[in-house]
Amino acid sequence: MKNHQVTIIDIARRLGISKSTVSRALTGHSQVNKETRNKILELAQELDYQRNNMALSLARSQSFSLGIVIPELMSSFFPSVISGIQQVVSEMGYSLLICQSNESYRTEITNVKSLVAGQIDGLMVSMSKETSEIEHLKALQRKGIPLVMFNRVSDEIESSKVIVNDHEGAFEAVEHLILSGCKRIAHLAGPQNLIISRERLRGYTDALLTYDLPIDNNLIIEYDLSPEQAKITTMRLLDLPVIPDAFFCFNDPTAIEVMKILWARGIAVPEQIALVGFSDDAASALIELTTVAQPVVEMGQLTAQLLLAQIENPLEEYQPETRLLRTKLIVRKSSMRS
Amino acid sequence: MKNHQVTIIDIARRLGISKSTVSRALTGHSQVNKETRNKILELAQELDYQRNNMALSLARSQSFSLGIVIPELMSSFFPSVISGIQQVVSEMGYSLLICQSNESYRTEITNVKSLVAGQIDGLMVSMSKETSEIEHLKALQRKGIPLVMFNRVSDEIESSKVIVNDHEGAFEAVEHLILSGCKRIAHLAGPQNLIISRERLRGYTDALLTYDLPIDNNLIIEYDLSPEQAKITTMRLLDLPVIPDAFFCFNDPTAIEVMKILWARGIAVPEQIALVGFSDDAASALIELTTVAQPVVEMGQLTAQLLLAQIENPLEEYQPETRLLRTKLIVRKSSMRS
DNA sequence: CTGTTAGCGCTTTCAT
DNA sequence: ATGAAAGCGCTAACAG
Repeated sequence: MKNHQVTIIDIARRLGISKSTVSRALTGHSQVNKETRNKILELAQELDYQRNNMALSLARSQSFSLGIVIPELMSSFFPSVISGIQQVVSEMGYSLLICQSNESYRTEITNVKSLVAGQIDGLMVSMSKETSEIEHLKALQRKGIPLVMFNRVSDEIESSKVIVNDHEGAFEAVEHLILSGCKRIAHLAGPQNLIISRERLRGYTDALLTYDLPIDNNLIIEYDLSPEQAKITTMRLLDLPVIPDAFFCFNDPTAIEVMKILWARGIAVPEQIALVGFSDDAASALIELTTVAQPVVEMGQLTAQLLLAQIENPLEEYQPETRLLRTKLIVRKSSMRS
Repeated sequence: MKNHQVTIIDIARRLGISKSTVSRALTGHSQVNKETRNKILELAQELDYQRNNMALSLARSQSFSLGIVIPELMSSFFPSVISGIQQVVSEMGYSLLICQSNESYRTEITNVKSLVAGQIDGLMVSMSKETSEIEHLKALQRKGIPLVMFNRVSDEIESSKVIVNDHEGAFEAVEHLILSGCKRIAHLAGPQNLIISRERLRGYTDALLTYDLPIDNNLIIEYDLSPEQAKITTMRLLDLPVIPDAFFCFNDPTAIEVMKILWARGIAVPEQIALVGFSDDAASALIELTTVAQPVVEMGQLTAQLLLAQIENPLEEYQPETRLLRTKLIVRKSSMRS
């Protein structure tokens, strides 16, 4: 008559059988007599039995929870990726521990540590803008914890990765600007420790090269993704002897900062300066910003799938694989020079 | 020589003492000989001992994880609240399981169930727009799981709650419009099953009454928070014989939808129609939307604190308390009529 | 097909 | 101050 949760022992006693049988019936082990199985299932239902996951975890030394470390939750990019992840993860009976690094390397390390302490079965990460050392991720792998990187990945580690074709996306964006008649296209480049930043830069330069446009290093500025730096950098570009006629920005939040400054200065977009961002954040449609859309939900799903595959498949030597998704240019007013 | 995690047994054996003592030393039970304690702590350090939380959980029947159910992650409101929650929660050694109801009552119920199955020690919830029955939350409490509601709360349940003074916030917003010269102020009201919607509506009507303005029911339309309905509702208001000269919207996403339509129709904001939202979403500053800001991070912190207080204090009869935070009107261009 | 027996790693009385 | 022992609830060989 305890008020306690009902356990398999309770239902075993009531039925005069052993708890092993109950366990087997409840977990669907085929080798159980149909009748007893039914009796067990019925009683379980009747008693509103709920299996105790902590016990399960301990017994199997599996926590059934996964971790994810992302830079931030403020733009719509990561929330969308997370939606995709949640879908597949919860379907498989896992839960998700979400940590924000707030773009800080230190915090990222702390996050990973606390997730490991929390006994996660696997981790998904998109690196902070400051991250270049990835010892903390290697340590993770040494402990045998499966890892999948996505979006912002490192090439100094062997793990599955899910990324988009940043080079192609950037190329198409810049190509579009060129075909719209832009000749002096500036690029606000992301931190060059991130592959994603380098690839987008490479897409930019390749597009210029392809169309025989000069690569002017004054027009390429790497910055740290902070709104303050975005502002300073933009000012610098606007104060150039010959002003750029287009900005291709590392991401949408950056493009939005640029847009604000152009508005403030009364510079017409796209007539005087055309503008293109990257990622198609929720706010971008609002201000008619041309951007390179990424298949965010799909990216999340894929990331989760790769991680789960690795978790449920530790026996055979797991082969890390890299999935490359395609981007899609979304042309809006900010680059429509008719 | 196992490759296994090092356990308290390992370190007990090495030191020739019992695991109980080790456990006590490691958890900081005062009654342990200083010398042995130090030896234990040192060895633990040396061996890089990490306590197994699953075992801890099982032994104490506490999972040290908390759940949160929110309508969505897309606007910046909930991410900010979550940041506040994360701070205090992780500091206390708990982890956070985040679920989105996607504004669906069914999903909300599913979320709660799966969190309960996940053995959470407590739950924080902001209801979906569809929720009016809260049997699922009462069931939670019957199971003895502490609950704190925030933002969108219900008055049909006894629990701690963290809300802002929606009435005051709405009143000030509408008062501001009135003082700016608006006379026909429309209100796009939220679903009236939510207290938050009713309070904002009440703030609106009270402001009108205070300034001797008529309350015109044609200007008050309840809608379901979907972009489609926002559009339809706005159209209806714009097709009125006498057009409104201001819109006070239930929240910022709504105001943004309205703004888009006004832009499309070539209606000048704020000259022809002034616009005010609620919550100060990230996108609002961008489009110069006047809005009522909420102390989001603080709301998160408070919510987490109340929950933890209840969890760590189950002995004495816990008294639910409601915290009322203050809003702040942020005037931007969308309502600046000279 | 089913029961028995060991754990999983830690906490917690109860003795000593 | 420390040890012995009994769980927490479930899984998983190993016998029958």
